[in-house]
Amino acid sequence: MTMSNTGGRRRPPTIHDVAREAGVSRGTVSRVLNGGHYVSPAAQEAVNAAIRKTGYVVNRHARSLITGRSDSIGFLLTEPQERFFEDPNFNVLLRGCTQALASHDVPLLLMLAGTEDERRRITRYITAGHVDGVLLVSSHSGDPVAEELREAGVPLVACGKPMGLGAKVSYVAADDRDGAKDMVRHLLSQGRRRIGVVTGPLDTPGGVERLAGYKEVLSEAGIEIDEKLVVPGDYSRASGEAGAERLLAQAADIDAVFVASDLMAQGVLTALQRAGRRVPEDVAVGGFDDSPAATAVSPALTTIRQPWDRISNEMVRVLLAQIGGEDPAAVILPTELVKRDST
Amino acid sequence: MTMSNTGGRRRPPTIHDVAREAGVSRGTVSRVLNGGHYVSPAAQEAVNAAIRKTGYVVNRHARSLITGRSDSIGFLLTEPQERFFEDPNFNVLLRGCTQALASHDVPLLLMLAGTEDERRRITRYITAGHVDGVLLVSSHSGDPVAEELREAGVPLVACGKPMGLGAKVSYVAADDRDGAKDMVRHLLSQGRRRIGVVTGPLDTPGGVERLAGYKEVLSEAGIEIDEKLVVPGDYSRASGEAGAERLLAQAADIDAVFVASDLMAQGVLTALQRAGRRVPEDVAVGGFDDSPAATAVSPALTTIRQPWDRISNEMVRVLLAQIGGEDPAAVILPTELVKRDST
DNA sequence: CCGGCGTCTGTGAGCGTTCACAGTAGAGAA
DNA sequence: TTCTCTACTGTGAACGCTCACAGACGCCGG
Repeated sequence: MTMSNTGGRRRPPTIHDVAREAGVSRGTVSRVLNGGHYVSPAAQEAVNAAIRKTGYVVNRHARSLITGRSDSIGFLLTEPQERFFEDPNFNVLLRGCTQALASHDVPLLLMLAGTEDERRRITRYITAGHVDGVLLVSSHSGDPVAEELREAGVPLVACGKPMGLGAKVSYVAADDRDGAKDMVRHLLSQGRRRIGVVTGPLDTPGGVERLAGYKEVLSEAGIEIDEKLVVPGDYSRASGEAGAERLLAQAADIDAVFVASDLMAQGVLTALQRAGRRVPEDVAVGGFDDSPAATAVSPALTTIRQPWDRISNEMVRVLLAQIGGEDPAAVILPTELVKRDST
Repeated sequence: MTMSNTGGRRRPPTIHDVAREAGVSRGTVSRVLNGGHYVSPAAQEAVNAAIRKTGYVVNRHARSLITGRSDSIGFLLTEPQERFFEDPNFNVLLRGCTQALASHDVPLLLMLAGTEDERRRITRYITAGHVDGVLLVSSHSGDPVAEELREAGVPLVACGKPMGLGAKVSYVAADDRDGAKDMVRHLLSQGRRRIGVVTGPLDTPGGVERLAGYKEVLSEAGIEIDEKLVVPGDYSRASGEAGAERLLAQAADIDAVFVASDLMAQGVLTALQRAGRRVPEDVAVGGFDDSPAATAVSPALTTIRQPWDRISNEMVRVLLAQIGGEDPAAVILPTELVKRDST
C-alpha cells in the first residue's frame, strides 16, 4: 500500500499526480501526451510508466476548455425517421464513421433531425461550438441545416454531393454515373434490350447521375431512350414497388430494370413477383448500393457496390483535415459491379 | 455599433460578458442558468435579456470541469454488426433515445462494440468518466462489458432484462410473456390448433419469456405441447427462415406460427411462401416487436407491439434518475396486439 | 572565453464555469 | 431599538489542463 495510491484513491489521478510519480513537471507530461516532441527518451519513458501505474486518463473537459476544441464530432442525419428506419445504408455508414473516428479517439455525437424543432436545436448546438465538425447525411436537396452550418463556418463533410451548396462544402461520394453505366452495360451484355429504370430523386446529384449513366450507355449502344421506360423514385422501398407497377403498366415488354437503390429494388422485386414475372428469367433486376438489403431478398440482388468503408474513412479523413485548417475537398470513389442472382 | 459588441467580436461571449451586460455578478448569471433559485425576478429578467442580446451559450467544458459531470451519455450496442445492419429495431430505439435525451439537452454518444478491440476501447472510455451513464442494448447473454461497467459503478440501463447481472442493473422491458400470451390466444381464437413457434435466443430472459407465454396459453387451452412444434431462433431473419423450414419438415400440418421477432417472421414468410403455403389462409403468422419490418412485408404482419417510445423514454428517465443518485429500477411496460394481414 | 543555437525542462497564468462563503437589505419578532 | 431570519447578491478559489515563456544544458564556431 503506497502513499500515492492511498492518497488519491477516491478521485481520478491528474496530470499532476503523473508528474510527481514520474519525477517531472506537468509541462513534460503534457508534452508526452500530445505527441512527445521536445521530450528526452528518458522522460518519455518515465512518464509512460507513471501513466500506466496511476491509470491516468486525460480529462477532456479541462483540455477542451483551454484548447477551444471539443475533440468530438457530430453525425447529422436530416432525414424523416421513416427513411432512417427502413434503409440499412444509414447503419452501415454510421458504423463505418464510428469506427473510423474511434481510431482517432474522437467520439461521435448522433444527431437525428427529423423535425423542424430538432433541426433548430441541433443547429444551435453545433454553431455553439459543441462539436468541431459535422458529418452530414441528407439525401434530399436544399437542406437548410447544411446551408446554415456552412455559413457559420462549421467544418462539414457530406455523404454524396449536396445540391446547390456550391464548391464550398466537402463531400465524399461514389462514382454514381460510372456505377450506373457498369450496371446497364452488364444488363446489355446479358442480352436485355428493353431496360427500364427506376430513378433516384432527381433533385439530388446522385439521382441525376445514375440516370445519366443509364441514358449514356443506352445511347452508346444505339438504343433510343424510351421515356415510358423511365419512372421516378425516391430511394424508398415503396417508391420502388410503385415504380415497378408503373413500368409494368406503361411498358409490359420490359426484360430488365435498373433500380437506383437496393431498397427500391426490393420493392421492384415484390411488384414483379406479384405480377407473375420471374426474376431473372423474365425480367432482370439490377440495384445500386450493395446495401445489406441486397442479400436479404430472394433472388439476391446484382448491384453496384458503393465502397462504404472507404466512404466513411474518407469522410472522417477529410473532416479532420478540414478541422485542421485545410480547404474543403471533394472525393469520388470507384464502384464495383457485384453479380448475384437477380440478373 | 456598441462597445460591447465590437469588443468581444471574435470569441464567443462568456458568463462574464452576460454579467456585465445585465449589471449583475457571474454568480447571479450562473444561478439563473441553473434553475434560477434565489434570484430576484428583476435580475432574472435582466440576465435573460443579456443572454439573448449577447447570444451567450454556456461552455459545457468549463462547466464539466468543475462539476465533474460530462452531461452526456453513451448509447452502447454490443452486437455484431450484421445484427445492427439488419434489424431496424435498433434504429427505432436509437431515435427514441436521442429524442428523449434531446429534451434534457443531453447529447448522445454512439458506441458500437462489434469487436473485442472496440469493446475494450469503449469500456476504457466509459470507465474513465467521459460519459455520465450508459444506455445498453445487447440481446445476447453474459455480456462482459455490462459486467465491467456495473462493477465500475457506471450508471447503466439496459433495454430488456439482462442475463445474469442480478438485480443490480436497471432495465426497461416490454412484458414479453404477456405479449406472447396475447398472440397465442389470438391465434387460438382464429381457430388455429397446430401452432408452431420459432423462439428467440433461449439464453436471454426475453426469449425464455416469450416461449413461456406460448406454452402457458396452450396448456390453459388444454393443448399438449408438441416439442416438434418448437424450434429455436436467434432473432435474425436467417434463423426465421431456417426455423420455418425445420417446422415444415417436422410438422407439415401446422396451421400457425408464433415467431418471437418480426425480423424472424420475415424469414418465416419467405420460407412458407416458397413452400407454397398461403399466409394467412394455410398458415397464420404472428410476429413480435412491431418493428418497421412488420409492414414492409406482404402480407403485413400481425404482431405484438413493443411500446418503443415509452421504452426509450423510460430508459432515459431511469438512467438520469440513477445518475442523480437514485437506486437501480426495473420497468416493465405493457404490450399490445396489432392485427394486420398475416393472421 | 564568449555567444549562439538547438534541445529539453519547469513555472505561472489563465481557459469559463460553479461552489462555498460572506455579506447586504428588509421584514418581522422581541 | 436590536436581533434573527430569509431572500438575494458578490467574490475568491478552485477544477485539470495547455500554452507561452524563461531558463538550463551541451555543443559548436569564433
